Amino acid sequence: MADAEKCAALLMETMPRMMRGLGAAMRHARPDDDALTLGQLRMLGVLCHSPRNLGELAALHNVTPSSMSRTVDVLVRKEWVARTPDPADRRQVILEPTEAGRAVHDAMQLHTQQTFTAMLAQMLGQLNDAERTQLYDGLLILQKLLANTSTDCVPHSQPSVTE
Amino acid sequence: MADAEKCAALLMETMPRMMRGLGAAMRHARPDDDALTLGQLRMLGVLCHSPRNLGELAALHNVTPSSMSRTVDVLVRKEWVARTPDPADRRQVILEPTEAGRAVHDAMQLHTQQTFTAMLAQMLGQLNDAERTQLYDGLLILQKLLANTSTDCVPHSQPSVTE
DNA sequence: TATTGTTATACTCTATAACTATA
DNA sequence: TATAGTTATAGAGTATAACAATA
Repeated sequence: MADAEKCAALLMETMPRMMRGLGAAMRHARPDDDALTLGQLRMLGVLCHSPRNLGELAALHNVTPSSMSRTVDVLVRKEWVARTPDPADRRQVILEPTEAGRAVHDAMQLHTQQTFTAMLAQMLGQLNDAERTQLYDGLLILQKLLANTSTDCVPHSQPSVTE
Repeated sequence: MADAEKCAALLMETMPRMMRGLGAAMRHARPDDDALTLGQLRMLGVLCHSPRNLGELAALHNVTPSSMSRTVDVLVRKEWVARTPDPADRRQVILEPTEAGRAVHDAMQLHTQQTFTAMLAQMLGQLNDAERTQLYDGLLILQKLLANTSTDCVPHSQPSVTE
């Protein structure tokens, strides 16, 4: 029987492996010029959706401001995100994508979706109809769960790409 | 009705969201004394179940042998895992938990399981038995899929993770 | 004094490439 | 030559603690 404990263990095993596979597929199919980690792409996506200050971004990602400052550093160094002091409260820093940042985000997002879709199609093609339906039905439950739970910290309109 | 396209779309929606929740939970579930990370605990658990050589362990975790060698280093340095050459093929190294390793694993397993399942229980507790079984069965398919395709979708020479 | 963010330091986990030892 | 594994090097991402600037 599938008790909560077994279910949790299976979630912990399958999800990280699936994401590692996706990360690998994306990484090796993209041009080096636009080298972006999945995490960086996600941060860029959040900021493209709406500019934020650092504290908000850290809270969204559920990490310390210190960690987020470091992560943002990379994007700023690549000139994809601009740090500007908030005129209303100069302790705060407004984080906003540059034009180049938006262009990279849009291009990479399309590329990533195509890569993911291709990989998933290859994998799912190995399943027969019954297996695919079984997987689908299980994912429907997961989808329902996620809808009721606040594990997601990215607006739903943002295509999700993550760590 | 669950064709591959629908299934892929559902995977792409649910997995990254799930991973964000799991990632945050795992980061904050780290014990205070920092004696053992969850990743290390998982490796120790795999080896307690059955000794492996490094290549098997790396393939199981879907990372490069190089990365796994580094990860195992930490456990060996703490004397929780022993590296011994395989008598049958001395290029290979058999990884096996020490007595201390087994003791630490058992003790930590309880603590971590309690902490982590408490977090997942909040989610999974919203499901009834039928739904939980449905999710579990779907994840079984995913697990099987990952076992069959890990070397196909990610070339062994080039797995990568960016988390 | 409290808040916001950065920097210093250190750790885990990852990758690629070069290397050693064995088959 | 080919395979199994390690080491060298690098980078992302994380944390705590000390710090500066602003409110």
